[in-house]
Amino acid sequence: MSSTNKHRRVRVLLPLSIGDVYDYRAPDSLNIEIGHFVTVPLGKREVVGVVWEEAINSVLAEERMKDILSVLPCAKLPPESLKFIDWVSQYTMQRRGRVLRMAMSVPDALYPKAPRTGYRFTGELPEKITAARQRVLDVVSEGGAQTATDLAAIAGVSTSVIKGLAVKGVLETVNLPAEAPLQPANWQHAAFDLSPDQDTAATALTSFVAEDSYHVALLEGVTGSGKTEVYFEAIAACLKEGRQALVLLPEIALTAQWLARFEDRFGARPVEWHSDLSQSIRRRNWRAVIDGRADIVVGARSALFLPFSKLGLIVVDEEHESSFKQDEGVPYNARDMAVVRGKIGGCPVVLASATPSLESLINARNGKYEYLKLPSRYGGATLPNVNIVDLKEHKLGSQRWISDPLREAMEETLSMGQQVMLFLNRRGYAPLTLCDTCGHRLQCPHCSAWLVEHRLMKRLQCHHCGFTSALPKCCSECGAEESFKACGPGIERLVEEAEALFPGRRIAMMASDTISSPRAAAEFVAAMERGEIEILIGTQIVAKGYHFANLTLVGIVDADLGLAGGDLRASERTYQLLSQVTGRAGRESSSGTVFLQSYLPEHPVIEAIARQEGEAFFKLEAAGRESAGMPPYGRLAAVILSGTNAESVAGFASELARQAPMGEKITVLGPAPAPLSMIRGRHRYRFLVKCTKDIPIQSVLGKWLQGRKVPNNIRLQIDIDPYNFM
DNA sequence: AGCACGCCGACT
DNA sequence: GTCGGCGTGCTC
Repeated sequence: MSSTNKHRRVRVLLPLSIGDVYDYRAPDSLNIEIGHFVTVPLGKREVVGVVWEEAINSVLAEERMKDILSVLPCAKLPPESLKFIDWVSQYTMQRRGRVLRMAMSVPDALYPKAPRTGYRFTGELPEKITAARQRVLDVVSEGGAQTATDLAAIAGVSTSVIKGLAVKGVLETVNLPAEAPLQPANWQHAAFDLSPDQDTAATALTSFVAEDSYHVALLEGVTGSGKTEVYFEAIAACLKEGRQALVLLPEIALTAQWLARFEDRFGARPVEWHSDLSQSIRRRNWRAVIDGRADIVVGARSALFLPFSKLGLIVVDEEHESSFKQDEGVPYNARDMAVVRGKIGGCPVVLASATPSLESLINARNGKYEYLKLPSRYGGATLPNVNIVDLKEHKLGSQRWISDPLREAMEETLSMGQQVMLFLNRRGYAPLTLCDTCGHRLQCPHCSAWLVEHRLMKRLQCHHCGFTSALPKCCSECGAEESFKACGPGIERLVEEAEALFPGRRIAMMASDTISSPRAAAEFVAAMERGEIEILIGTQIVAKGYHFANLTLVGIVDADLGLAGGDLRASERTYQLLSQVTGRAGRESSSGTVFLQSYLPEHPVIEAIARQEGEAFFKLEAAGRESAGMPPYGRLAAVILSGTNAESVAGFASELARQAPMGEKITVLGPAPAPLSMIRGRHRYRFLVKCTKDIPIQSVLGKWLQGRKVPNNIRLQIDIDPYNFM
């Protein structure tokens, strides 16, 4: 600090995609501290930011400096959060403001809560009862007071109906408590009985929690081995210590089944964090986290950026799931960043999976992570028998996708009153539609991808940009009418085939786009449990985490589907997915059977699934990655250029290529048009940068791209540790 | 990110 | 004449 009597200056980070921190004067009257949420003038606007650090050696001229306007009435962003944001920003090479934005996703939460008025039934009935009024009465007659917005949403009416009823004296206004109280979880509520294996693993985890220091443990256990119960004990230990616990789940795995199990153990619901929370719940939960009132948070990857002040444990369940990698906005991998967050917070991290990622397995085996393995199925159920159907031998009929052996097995299973699941990881009716007269293929106008026919919705759909259109009557190229022909199977088409083969059987279809909400998913699961579905046909959504006691046969319609394409993790992902699907068969007492249809029965992935022996596959995959210098043995980053003008993107790409870094330890592949060379009307070129583990890839990219002017009609995106190679 | 400034085309 | 399209540049 200089000796002259200057005002204190601090650096404020704004949740905007601008350069970096800005210096502001901190008036003495405001008692400003690092981490405070403050309002500052920015140009003609007033924006909210976070006091990031003291502005030592501030060089900005006094007359350009502005004063911080106010400190918001909210707890400070904890120092761990500041460190974490800095780290993520550096690692992902994204501006700090953009990373901060992820931690400030509920701007309203920073302001005092506006007093809420609730509406309550007075007992008096209105003179006229309309249908809308009746729905409101149904809701209010059994519930307590609620806000007009909530009430209107539940009753399916507009708020004017509520206000109208209030004027007529049917509803009265009351003051609602400022914040709906959270139910605290109770670590002693109802501990599960653990098997000796579970108990050993749980003891290891609870001791890490008690030590309150950074550790990473890989908790591996086949489907049904009881991983969840094991990490619940670690959460219980964390609660006992008075610290906060965070469980990250892939969005799709946060099911009613999971929540019910949680409630059984802890006697309360956890604080949830995911994309379809209402604004008010979001606000409440964010506030509960920063105030330290939220003890256990369960959420999707974005929950990692919540402002925990006393985090004592992070669990990443289904850690192998590639959906932990965010591709848009700030590209980050929540599983990897969870480990970083654990290190910064000095707390243990548990990575759980039935089929761990290669990265985690290698870290566990070389001792970097603690390796906890649950060997057997819980409750004595046996692993299913896996039969490979070699499709070169058992030829499929034309426009048929269910082979004879699979059909026979289905008949047998159904006749015994048991359930069947067919798995095909392809939504819609058919992946490709073409004109039978001229061969023209229906393509998305904005992407280099085929349009997928969704017969149920009577629409064509692009699975990359969401474009949809009606099915054209005639071919746009040759004009032929009624000439379109579907090529290949999607689950809708498989349903058609199953209906033809098994008339009268109750068949249901489940895909991410046919399940509108968690509630719809729960109803589906209940119908399955009640035996109202005999044949369940689904995409990967059915592979995850559901337990169906009477499901004894699983048919994998196209096991080779994920193996095509040059994706680094294609084999690994296919192994994990097929292994999960296989695990759906024969849970509890009866043993299950799997039929796996493949044209590549000798492929290592297919063999590993058939023998239920991952070890050989793991070794082969690891050796392949190592010799290619690929992750986790090397580092990888993608540089993606995109723009609406194809030539200018290509031109800039080749200009960049001329100055690409070179060296023994660095390889730059590209530029190549991305496999999906056009998405949403933008043409894309990709570079792939690979380097050895000992050099930080960020510095390689920095030297290459720093200070280089990107033409303003071109966007340059950096993706460190890419998972998506499209 | 958002907002102003600025320079071109088609409306009252 | 002006309204409004969105390229460009700046914010402590």
